[in-house]
Amino acid sequence: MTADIIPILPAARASLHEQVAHQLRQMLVEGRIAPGAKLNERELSEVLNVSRTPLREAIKMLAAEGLVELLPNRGAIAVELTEADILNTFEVMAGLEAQSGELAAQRITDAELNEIKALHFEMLAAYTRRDLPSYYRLNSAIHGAINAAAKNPVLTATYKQVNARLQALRFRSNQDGEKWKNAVREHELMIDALSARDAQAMRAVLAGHLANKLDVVIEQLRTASQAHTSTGKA
Amino acid sequence: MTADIIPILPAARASLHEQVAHQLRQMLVEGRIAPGAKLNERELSEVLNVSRTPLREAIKMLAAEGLVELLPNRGAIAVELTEADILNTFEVMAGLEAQSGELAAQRITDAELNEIKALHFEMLAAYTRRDLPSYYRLNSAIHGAINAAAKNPVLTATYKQVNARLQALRFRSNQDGEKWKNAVREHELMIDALSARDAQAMRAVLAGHLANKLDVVIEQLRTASQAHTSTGKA
DNA sequence: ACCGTATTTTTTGCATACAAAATCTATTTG
DNA sequence: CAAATAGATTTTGTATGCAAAAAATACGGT
Repeated sequence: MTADIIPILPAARASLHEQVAHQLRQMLVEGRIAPGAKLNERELSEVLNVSRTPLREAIKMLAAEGLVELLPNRGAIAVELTEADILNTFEVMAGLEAQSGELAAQRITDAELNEIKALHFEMLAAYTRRDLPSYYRLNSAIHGAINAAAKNPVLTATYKQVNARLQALRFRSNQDGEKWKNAVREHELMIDALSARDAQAMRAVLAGHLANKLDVVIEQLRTASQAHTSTGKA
Repeated sequence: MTADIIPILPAARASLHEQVAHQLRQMLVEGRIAPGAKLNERELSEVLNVSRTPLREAIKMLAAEGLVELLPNRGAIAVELTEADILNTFEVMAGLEAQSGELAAQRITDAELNEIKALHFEMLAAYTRRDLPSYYRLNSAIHGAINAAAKNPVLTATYKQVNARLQALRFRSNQDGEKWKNAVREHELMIDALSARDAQAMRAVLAGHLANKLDVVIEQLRTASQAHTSTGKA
């Protein structure tokens, strides 16, 4: 009985560089390290209570993931996306989401579809209450579930990696009422397309969905930069 | 005149970990490090004439790129793709290529199109001579040019990263005569679609192209494993 | 007072040193 | 002789130390 042999935790807790990478990712995504900010090794190693060695290994990983940029002999900085970068990244995301949806429509099980429907209703509840945090969480869960239903781990991994770069600029703040309503409507179309196992419809809906998401982000970005210039803060 | 100020080379030659990462990538892609093989740090650091520190940093980057797998407390091994992995990876590649082609059809300039046509003729020459190395090189150049014409650096980077994992199993050996002929025919369809700026046609052609490429690889893989079992080598 | 240059300080990059984990080997025991 | 175990050896993981490059500061000249 292997169960008896395995003591309590074969857990093999993650090595330091893994932990550090995880923490840094969190800090970058949450904006605790601002875009463009320098990652000072001494400083970070003190904050995270590790030596510079595993810290540097973690930074190299984040660089390969596209979350930080390596400047030769000058360390690393948190990536700062230009508007063009954002546009290009969303374009790729749209392609990945569209494919994900297309495959999900072909491969989703009834149980998976059912769970997505349940999540959808929960999301409607959050929308009705204008509970933005819950809405975001459920929205993310739904997209994750669609991805899982596509049953392609490589696609999921690629999706996650590209998406991570956008997380940083996901202002948790207000999205426009009309756009929000529209997003909810698109989610309903998604459920329909999935239920009908209509791969082409799924592709179309998701591609459009991402395009609208881009609109929201670009709009926010422009008003944000407007605010900066008008207050003379930047 | 900045040209006078810049001495000779602002070259800033790559740091050691970058160089090492490059060399390791090469070794992995060329099969000099076999899939599944362990990356012994002492050994590699001696071969590459660097200490373990930059070597380990390079390995962490390759892990983030998906070229090696990190085993906690047991180092790293070259990724070994199962047949399912290959299938999933090709599926993603097909999506990326299809999108790349779709965008290229919308954005390609006459000059870029012309260069691709030229490369295509060179490729036809290589095909006619059954010069496989040249064929591969030109084929790769054409796909790279299409990618460039799509004018989305994020897409290009994502494409490259996913493609890198497949390079290792690109047996330089013979592809079946009929399949090869078919691939050439598909390339002609690509040129037509690009010339007509027909984005949907490009998407369809490239998706199909990749599907056939997958066929070739899977076939080779199966005959290869057949050879192994028959000779009792594995 | 301002610009350019020299000097100090900081920071990055790499190598080495040490600790812990895993692997290998040899020995012992059933 | 096989299996298990204890010890030795190798290998990975982390910390520290040192050199080179970059940044900051101070100085001098115009």
